[in-house]
Order: sequence, then C-alpha cells, then structure tokens
Amino acid sequence: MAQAEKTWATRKLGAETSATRTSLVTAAQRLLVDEGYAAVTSRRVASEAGLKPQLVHYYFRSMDDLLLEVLHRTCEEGEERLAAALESDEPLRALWDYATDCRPVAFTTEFTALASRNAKIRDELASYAERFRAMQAKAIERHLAMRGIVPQIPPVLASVLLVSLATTLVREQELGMSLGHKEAEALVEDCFRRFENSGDATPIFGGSVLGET
Amino acid sequence: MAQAEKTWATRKLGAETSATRTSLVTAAQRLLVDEGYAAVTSRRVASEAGLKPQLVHYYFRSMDDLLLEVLHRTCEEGEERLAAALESDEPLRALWDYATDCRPVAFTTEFTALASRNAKIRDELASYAERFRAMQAKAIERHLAMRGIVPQIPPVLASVLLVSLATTLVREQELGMSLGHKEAEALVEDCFRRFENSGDATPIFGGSVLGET
DNA sequence: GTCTATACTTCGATAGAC
DNA sequence: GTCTATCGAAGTATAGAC
Repeated sequence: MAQAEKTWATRKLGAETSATRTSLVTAAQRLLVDEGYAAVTSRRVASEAGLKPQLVHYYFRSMDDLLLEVLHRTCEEGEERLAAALESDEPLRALWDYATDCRPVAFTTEFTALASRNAKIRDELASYAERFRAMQAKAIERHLAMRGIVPQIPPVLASVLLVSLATTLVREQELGMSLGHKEAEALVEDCFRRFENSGDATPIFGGSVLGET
Repeated sequence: MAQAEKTWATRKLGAETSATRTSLVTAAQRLLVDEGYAAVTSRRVASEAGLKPQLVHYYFRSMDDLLLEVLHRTCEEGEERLAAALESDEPLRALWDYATDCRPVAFTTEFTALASRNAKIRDELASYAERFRAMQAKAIERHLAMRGIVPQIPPVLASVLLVSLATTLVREQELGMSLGHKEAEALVEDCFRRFENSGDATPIFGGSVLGET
C-alpha cells in the first residue's frame, strides 16, 4: 500500500507541452459542455480525439486531474474574454453579453455539480469566480469614477445581480422556459440606458418597467 | 431487435405501491443531492437501501426512469412547501426563505446538468419550474391586490429576480464564495421592508443601499 | 518521451427461479 | 408479485514495450 502510494506520487507522465495532451484537453472540454461531465470518460475522450484510451492516463494521473486541467484552461480563456469585454464604453452591456454566452454557462453548470464532490475543483472554481467578480466590480467602479458619477449601488452588487440574472435566464432558456423572461430583458435594457446616463443601475429591480403607480 | 424492443416495452415491473420501490426512490434522492448524479447507480442505490442491485431494474425500466421518479417526487414535495410558504403574510420573505434552502438548490443543480442530455428530464423540470413561477407571481399579485397596492414591477419579474439571486447566493456559498454577498443580502432586506409597506420591490436593485448621490 | 497490452472493477440490464 | 443468477459492455488505472 505504501508501495502503491509511492507509485502514484512518482509515476512518470507525458510532457505538458505535448500536442497529444492538448488535444485530449480539447476533446474533454467539448464533451463536458455538450454532453455533461458523465460523458468525460477516458474512452470517450480518447475516441473524440482519435486516440487510444490509455493515453489519457499517460498524460493525466486521474480523470479528476484531466477535469481540473479543463477547468483551468477554460477559465484562463474566459478571463481574457472578460477583460476585453470590460474595456467597453458600456461595461454593463458588455458584461451582460459576456454572461449570457451559453457555452460558458454550461461549463459553470457542470463544474458546479462536480464541485460538490471534489474539493480541488471547488476551490479552483471559487477562486476564479471571485477573481472575475472583483474584475467586474473594479471595471464598473473605474467607468463611473472616470465620468465623475457617484454609484447608486456598490459596483460589486451590480456585478452579482447582473451575472446571477444572466446565468439564470440562459439556463432557463436551455430548458425551454420563458415565463418572466421578456420582463427581465426589458428591465435590463432599461437599466443599461439609465446607467450609461447617470451611473444608476437601480432599475434592474426598478419601478419604471410596468408603468407608474 | 424488434424482439428486444418488444421486451423493453412489455417487460413486467414491480408494483408502484411497493414499499421496496419507495425506499429505492428515497435512496436515490439522498445520493443525488449528497453525492451528485454520477453516484446514482443501480449498485449504490441498492446498497444505500440495503437491497440487491437487480431490484432497481425490477422496479424501474432504466436508471433514467428512476431519476425521473426522483424528480417527480421531489417536485411534488417542493410544490407543497412552496404553496405553504406563499400563504405567508410576507410572501416575498417567505419565498426568499424557500429559495435559499440549500438542499433543493442542490437538486436543481444536478437536474439542470442532467437535463442537457435527457429530454424527458428537461421537459419535466421546465414544466415544474414554470408552474412554480406562476404560483409565485400569482401569490405576489394577490397579496398586493388584497391591500389595494399597485405593483411597481410585474409580479412575475419579482419572482424571477428574487429566485435567481437566492439560487446564485446559495450555490456560491457552497463553493465558499462571499464577494458581494453581504451587499446582496442588505439589498434584499431593504426590498422586503419597502415591499411590506408599499408593494414596491424596487430596491432589490435600488439606489438606497450604498448611500445617496 | 511516447504509446500499448493488460488487469481488474463497476456498470446497466435481462432471463428466469421462487 | 418478488427477487436472484448472470452477462456483456464500459470504467479507471498500471506495467511495460518501443
């Protein structure tokens, strides 16, 4: 058993720079988002990449390690896209477009489910998510400061509200739901217009959507 | 093959009223929420219930059918709880308490992931979710009408916003995240106070949290 | 450094005994 | 109506050939 543990710890793996390794991560990434984490098995990943199943274990110590690599790569890619979006002249609108992209939402859904039974994935996912939120809050804050506008709500709160609503709407759309969606979209649009004018993100839950009292 | 299909269609199953069957559903329900859908295998479910694995297939044509039964039972239980909550004198607050219960959120996470690869689960989940939303909207509307208050936003929108925020906060807490949470909770609390007084759910995204301009 | 042959575990599902 | 014996497929992972 001590022997087995040593084997596990020291077992040699393929080079991280290998093109084969990269193609395995790509295959796993595609399977995860299109068919869910249960589809990410060594056989299916290899088949997807046109390789033998055993190669997965040559490049990754376990399937969890492969999943962790998929998470890492996907988040790095996402961070670049987010940073670019946040440089927009309309950061709230850009953030909304970013957050309503359905593929990243599918990733988050799968990894959230995985996180409940895997501490490493949970910590990595939480770490990236908090970094993303901080980036978003900072961008909103800077946008307002540059225009001399006093925020009506804390920028970090605008980030929470916008992203939670965007994510929910995307997930529900994928399920085929629609109740309340057009009202939500009208609210968001109204919010964006006000925000661009005055930095007031209020109307996301605001009173002006339905009509007056 | 036609033979196999006939076998599939006509194969006899255990009685729906069987106590054994019920205990299998209970075991699957527990495994799903505590360990994720990948843990819901015939062997593990049976082991959890103290039964033989083959019994799962005697009572359910497939594992998907078992999952569908878990979904159905869980939603029926949830509907009762929701209906009770919505009879509260403070329906928004009661809805928040209902929606921040972490076990149902874990269920939804698992079933949302499952839904992307199983049409029956997707349709059943969407159907229940839309019914729940309609119930919520109706309760809010009725609450306001009885007090002669004109809603500031469509009741269905209040339901969307509240539940999406609640669900997001619970999921993030499970991950160990906290950025922006206390701001969100303060906002919600502020919203509840206003709503009880005037039916104005505005401040969920409102301007009064951080301070004035 | 790269890949294959192979071990052994667990899965879903059915056929048939009681 | 209830449960068991059993099968073939698919899963992870390692040891060793090139």
